[in-house]
Amino acid sequence: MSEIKKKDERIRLKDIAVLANVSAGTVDRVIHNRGGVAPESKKRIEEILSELNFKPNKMAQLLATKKGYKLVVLLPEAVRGDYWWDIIKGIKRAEEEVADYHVKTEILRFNQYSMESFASLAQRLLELNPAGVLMAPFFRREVLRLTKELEERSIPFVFVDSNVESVNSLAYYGQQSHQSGYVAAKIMLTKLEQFSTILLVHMLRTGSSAISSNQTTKREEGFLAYLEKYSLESFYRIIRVDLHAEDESGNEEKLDGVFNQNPDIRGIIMFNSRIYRIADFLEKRGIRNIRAIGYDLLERNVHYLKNGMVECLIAQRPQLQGYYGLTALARHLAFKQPSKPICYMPIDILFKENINDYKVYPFDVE
Amino acid sequence: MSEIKKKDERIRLKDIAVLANVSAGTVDRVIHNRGGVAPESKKRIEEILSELNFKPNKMAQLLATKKGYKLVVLLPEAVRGDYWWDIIKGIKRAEEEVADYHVKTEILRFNQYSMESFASLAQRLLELNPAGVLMAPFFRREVLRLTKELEERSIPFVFVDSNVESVNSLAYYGQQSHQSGYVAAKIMLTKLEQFSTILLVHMLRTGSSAISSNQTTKREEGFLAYLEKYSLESFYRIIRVDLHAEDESGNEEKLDGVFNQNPDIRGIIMFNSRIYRIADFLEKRGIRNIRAIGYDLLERNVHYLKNGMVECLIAQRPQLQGYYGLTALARHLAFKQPSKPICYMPIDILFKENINDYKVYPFDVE
DNA sequence: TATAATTTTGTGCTCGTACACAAGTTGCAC
DNA sequence: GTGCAACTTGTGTACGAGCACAAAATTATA
Repeated sequence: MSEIKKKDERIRLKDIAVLANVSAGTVDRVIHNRGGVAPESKKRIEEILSELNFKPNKMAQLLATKKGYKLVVLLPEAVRGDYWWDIIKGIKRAEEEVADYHVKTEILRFNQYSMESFASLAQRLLELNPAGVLMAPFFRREVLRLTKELEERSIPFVFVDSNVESVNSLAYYGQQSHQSGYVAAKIMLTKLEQFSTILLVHMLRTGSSAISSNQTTKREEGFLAYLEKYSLESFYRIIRVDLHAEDESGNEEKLDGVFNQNPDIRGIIMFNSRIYRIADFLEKRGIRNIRAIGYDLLERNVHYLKNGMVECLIAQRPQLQGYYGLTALARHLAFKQPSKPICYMPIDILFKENINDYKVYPFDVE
Repeated sequence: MSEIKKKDERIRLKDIAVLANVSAGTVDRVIHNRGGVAPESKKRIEEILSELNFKPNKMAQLLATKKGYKLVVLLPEAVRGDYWWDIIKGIKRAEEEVADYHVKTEILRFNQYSMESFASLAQRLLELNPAGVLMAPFFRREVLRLTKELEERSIPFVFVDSNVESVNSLAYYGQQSHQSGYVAAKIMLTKLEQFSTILLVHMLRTGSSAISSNQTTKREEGFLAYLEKYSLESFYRIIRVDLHAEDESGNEEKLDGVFNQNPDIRGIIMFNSRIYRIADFLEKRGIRNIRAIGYDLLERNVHYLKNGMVECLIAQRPQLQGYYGLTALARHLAFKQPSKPICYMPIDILFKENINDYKVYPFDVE
């Protein structure tokens, strides 16, 4: 004679078992997708589970569970305040939360401009024989090689930042690059006097020009798509300039040249996170009648947003990518819980006026 | 023959017991200062305890302990899709998470236009003798009376939505109303042709005109502050109209009148969440050359944002207010963890172009 | 139809702590 | 020496879920 839960007590696994006319063991098997349950039992139990919105008692879970998982994260090297730094921030946060589930994390950082670096860390990763992998997929060929091996070993993996669709990842958490370019265009153009010139700034790396990032390309496409959509191409003149990441003085010269030849530039946009470089330049030259738009809340970008040199920054919550990427893995491993395969981040629009208390919860509080 | 902990395993109460040559029960008595232990045993145990720096396993503690906390939430009545609804969504989410800590929640909903309603529920709240309180402080006098009593009983309380600074609350999670009005103005004015008219729409309740909400007042102040800051007062004509929440046809008449007398209206803003009412009207009349800006992501507002009748919506993550408010209380009670006393929500700017994957994590995913 | 193979389900112990209750010890009065 | 109270200590079960293993039910095979 087992009693079902008393009034307003929390539902336990045992209660589910009683209601479904099975034992606790069976319910547990269903919850963890551990197999060996008759289809009809499974269905019945699942119905009750979802109907009662059963949430296992975390304390009991943690106390009872013994096995641990080692996850490995493969990301570009990060420096304080940049985009990857924020992703790692999210990962750290997730780490704290899943530490209770005996999940441990190791982060490998590669040089994002060196394929060799990526490849050798991929090798190292495999040697660590992780239970799951979180990675930013750079260098397509290497990524394919790595994921092939992971699939063979049945090691689940998650992508952040950008996606590789042809591969069977557990999940992808990332940006909507095209759409964010579209948003940037909207902001740029509602602001701009007609028949002026807009400068698109590209930033190349010597020796790796091939890898003009997927993200930035898509953002630019989105930007242009907006112009086309609203048939604005004839009202604005779009020009481009290619800068080189390593060549500061060369860049200045180039920009000087561009500005001399195009005195009617009123808007500047960069599709990567380096708009602060442009702001540096503008500030140096004392140019203040130009609206600059950029991406990502690097500290230096935020600085220029606050002081007005940059008009608008667009951000896509990198912290969440790391956070949700890691928790997705942990949930998959520890609880066999499914994840949404693709999850896009919101596109945040930041002006001087709303940057101040901008925080990405729960990463920037407490 | 009991074995003491294996290598690098965490020390358990039981290990202490073995080392002190007593049973677990006795150690437990010492730890909880529950008395009935021989002085020398006590001393010996305490020494071992501090020497090994014993920390009881939180999980096991929470699992074993029976005592729980009852929290009471005092909020205005909410209807699906409105602002308070989202706050409650966050509270529900937090509720699930803290249920493991034996924290229970009861929500009391008052009529936000009736002081009597607030007062009587405040009374009811006190009768429930909660361990902590989360509330939206309406009706200053009543709030002060309530919080005074709570302070006397040492019951911690948290404010959401708006703050009452003169009172010693555990924390406040809420909006930056003034600043969000400022942001609204920025968006309105960068968009607008000069020397046109901007219509500020107020929505009154019959019988409660006195309580024009604190939030909306501050938003309007922020809006006007922006104009002043950039000396734009002379470039735009600001007019106002007062509508009545209950009088739909009367409102239409009024609006018709306003539009007839002011054919140069190019911008409309409402400082509460009812901009959809204006959008209803504009759509009905087929007026499409006006930029409307409003607050909060009510379903109906989002609808009009997507179809272009509303240009921009400003949101302040009400879910987070509820979520963090409740977890702050729970953490304070169950773990004695401190909270930041004041925590402002980010001001989110939503256009048609970035509304689509806008989600407030972790409320809208999984 | 009996028996083996397989699928499905139930049982019981575990995790580390709390706490009620039982049991043991001591001292003192008679 | 017995009885009894006060003090001290030990024991057992509960908490809720995980998981290995036992047991039962079903299906396949001879």
